[in-house]
Amino acid sequence: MTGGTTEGKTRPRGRPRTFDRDAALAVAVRLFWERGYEATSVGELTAAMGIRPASLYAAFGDKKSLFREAVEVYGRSPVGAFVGVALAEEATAYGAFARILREAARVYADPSHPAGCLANSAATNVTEQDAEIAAFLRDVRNAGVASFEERLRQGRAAGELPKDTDTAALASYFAAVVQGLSQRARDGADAQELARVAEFALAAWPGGRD
Amino acid sequence: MTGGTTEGKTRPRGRPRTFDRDAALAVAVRLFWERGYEATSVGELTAAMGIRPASLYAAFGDKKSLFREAVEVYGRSPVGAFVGVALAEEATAYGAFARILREAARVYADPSHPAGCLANSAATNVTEQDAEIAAFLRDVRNAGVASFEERLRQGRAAGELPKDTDTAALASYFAAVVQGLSQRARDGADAQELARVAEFALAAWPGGRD
DNA sequence: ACTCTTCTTGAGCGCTCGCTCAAGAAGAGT
DNA sequence: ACTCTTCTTGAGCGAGCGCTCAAGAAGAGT
Repeated sequence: MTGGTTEGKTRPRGRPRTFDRDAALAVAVRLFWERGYEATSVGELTAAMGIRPASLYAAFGDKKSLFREAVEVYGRSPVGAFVGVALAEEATAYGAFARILREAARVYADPSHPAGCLANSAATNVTEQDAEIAAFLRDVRNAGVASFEERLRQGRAAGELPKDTDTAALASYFAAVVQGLSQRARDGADAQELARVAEFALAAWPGGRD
Repeated sequence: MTGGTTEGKTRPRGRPRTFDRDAALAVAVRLFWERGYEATSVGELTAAMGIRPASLYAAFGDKKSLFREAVEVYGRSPVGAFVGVALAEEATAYGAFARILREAARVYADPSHPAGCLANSAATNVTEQDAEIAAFLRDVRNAGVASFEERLRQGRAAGELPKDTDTAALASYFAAVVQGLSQRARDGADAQELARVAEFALAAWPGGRD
């Protein structure tokens, strides 16, 4: 509410901003998360932020830059970061993916924010002129698949998976399940249903539960 | 190429249409499949169909009606109907879902048409004024989940699944996997990768492969 | 031949889109 | 007090959106 969080040191010269940039960005995250990039207009954004278009453009550049910042903020938030945290914190590969699926089930269906994952659903339908936005999120998703595979290869090297496990395909499988959980959440599935889906998905773990 | 396919009996009165309605509809299916509902403009549609806007509106009503017709056509095409066909034709529940996943892997990554499933990806991002279109496709998807569950309950009754199997959750699981396959295909995964994903997904079948 | 019906053509409607600009306001620096 | 810088305000730009209308064209019915 008070004071911008970007007060690194001294206040920059010129007239100070009259709105909270981070709060406005959080509003943008919400709207983009809910409807997606193109379906959220600058008019809706400025109305929800309580500012005029020129202020938005002065603070964020243009709509694409605002979206990219929104994706970054989302990725640093708990709901956007839980995958990376689980991959880093869990001792075993199975433990990591079990946690990812179970947390995805809970987080994607959490009614306190839009359903599903912003990175999965915010730029599915775009016109040609915003193809770079779609490509940006696709790269984010495919980077997630790559991080899955990296963790699975580590687990295989540690003897947690059969030596002949196709880690690339298994990573793609878990990515598909996570994206499917996001889609099901957006279609109305609740946390309980998704939690049970997660348990079915984990039953596919090669060589039985580790 | 020649002759409208809608020639039920006598030609209707008035000046005959100069373009092939079904061919134009097939073009619309392609565009909506590729980019989605709102990201495909009437201008792009008419340009690709080779007709003027007034002809499109005379033949199809409005953009929403055209989209709904396109979804119907897609649903009757092999790539849109394979799920229902597999559910009806396969003798066992496991056989049905194995076929569904394997065909989804092949069909969603088939480079001869847009990747993934139109029903999964064509109305993810819509403005408020097209909320009914998003709801329409969501209903289509959830009806698919219901048909999955119906088939699983049949299988459970036939002793193909443990008596305590949570068929609703298992149906949601397979739906999530199918939707995940669609998403992965749109992100560039090829048929070989998706086929391996399908095999991992099938390993989750309760009580082992039937 | 004439009418009736429907489609095609070309122009263009009202609206919203992302975005910008000139003028004024509010702080810091001197 | 004055300047310098930056933000806010209000108006509005050009472009594209979905869609429509009047006029003419092309067939069937009589």
